Amino acid sequence: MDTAPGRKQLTHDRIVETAAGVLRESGFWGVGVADVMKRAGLTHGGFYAHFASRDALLCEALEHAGSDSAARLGKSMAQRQARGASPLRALVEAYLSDSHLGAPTQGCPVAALSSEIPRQSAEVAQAAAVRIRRLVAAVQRALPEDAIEQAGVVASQMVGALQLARALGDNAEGRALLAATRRSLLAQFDAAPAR
Amino acid sequence: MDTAPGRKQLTHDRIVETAAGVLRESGFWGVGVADVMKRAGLTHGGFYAHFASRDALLCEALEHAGSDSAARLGKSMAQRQARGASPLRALVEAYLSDSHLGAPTQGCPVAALSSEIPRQSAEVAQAAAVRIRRLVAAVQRALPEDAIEQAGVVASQMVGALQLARALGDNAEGRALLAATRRSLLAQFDAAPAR
DNA sequence: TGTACATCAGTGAACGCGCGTTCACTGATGTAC
DNA sequence: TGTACATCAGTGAACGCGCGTTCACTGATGTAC
Repeated sequence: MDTAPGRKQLTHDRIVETAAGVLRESGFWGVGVADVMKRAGLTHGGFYAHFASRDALLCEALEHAGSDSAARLGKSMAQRQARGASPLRALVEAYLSDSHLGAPTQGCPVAALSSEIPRQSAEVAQAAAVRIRRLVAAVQRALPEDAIEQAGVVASQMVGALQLARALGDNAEGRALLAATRRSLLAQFDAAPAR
Repeated sequence: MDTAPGRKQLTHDRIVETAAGVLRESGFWGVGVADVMKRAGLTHGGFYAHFASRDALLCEALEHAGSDSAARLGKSMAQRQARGASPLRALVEAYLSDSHLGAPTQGCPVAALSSEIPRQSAEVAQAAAVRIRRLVAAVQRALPEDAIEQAGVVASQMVGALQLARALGDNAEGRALLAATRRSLLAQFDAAPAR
């Protein structure tokens, strides 16, 4: 037990990773069994040897997308903190960055998907709710102690701004909304508004 | 010219109204030509006598949903202002109300759809961008004069909160997020925090 | 070390179904005389 | 006022297509002796 992953597990992981990208790029309805298998270099027939159903794939893809995005965000935050930014500033500047705006495929699945969540099966909606709670927890860790009860509000502000910016297009209009949101959050919650 | 609507126009309006409800309930992918026609009491064959394509219907449905929602919001705000609420308080309490949380079909299409917008055709995405700008304009009208440049930020805060609350479910968790967001927005922008 | 065989990951054809769109048509409405 | 005809909103069958899912199979891997 607990040994190196076998060939099947490696294939499984590759399918999930592929699906996690397609999911954020194209939404829940954009994830097709045949399409994902093809992108993973397989034929669609083998799918049900790996997953009980398409919904089961969506759940695993959500988890993978969430931890992938959290890892990238953490890296980006660490770099900013190393340059002297507060945890909150690091979070706000990383999450509401122009590069996150332009790269939904590698970004936060909550921002990429949230308006579709209530329309998914209970199974998938629950997996998505877990990702939302994780995002709120990450915000909580970055907020000053006297503001941690505002984590849900700050998370929804960031998600809403990124979504509307994407809906308006990856252009000046969208980027201006992100910039204004960064300023607003830092003015509200950043202890030391440097620069 | 400019006379009472004929029979065809009435049918057209009925299809659009039906689609506007289905759109907010089930998302862009949930709007099926045959399904909408059936709900409107027609057969699907007649569809293309009314619309050039499914996308054309989506555009008209977005417009209708937007003005329908704006009218309801305006009514709800007027009632609250009549009871002494400031314009901003009226907006925040109406938009982030539990009844808006539970009734997406009659609510704001931006909140119901925003994460799906970047995946729509250019035609549909543009119609959606118009609805977003209208929402921002409505927020602008409700904000104190010294804060109108924050309208986009406030709009995305409201949209994000409503969406995450819906994604978490129409339960205590979701309602708590709405309540916290109302408090935060009023604390930030309401000149006279009454009650 | 070499052969025989069981395991099992992945293949590809097939299923029933619903989609957006087209089109020849019906039957009611309304105008012409 | 009454008949003949043109207009046109809506019908319903049909199209090609892609979906999620199933299943009999192939062929490579790895164990038994």
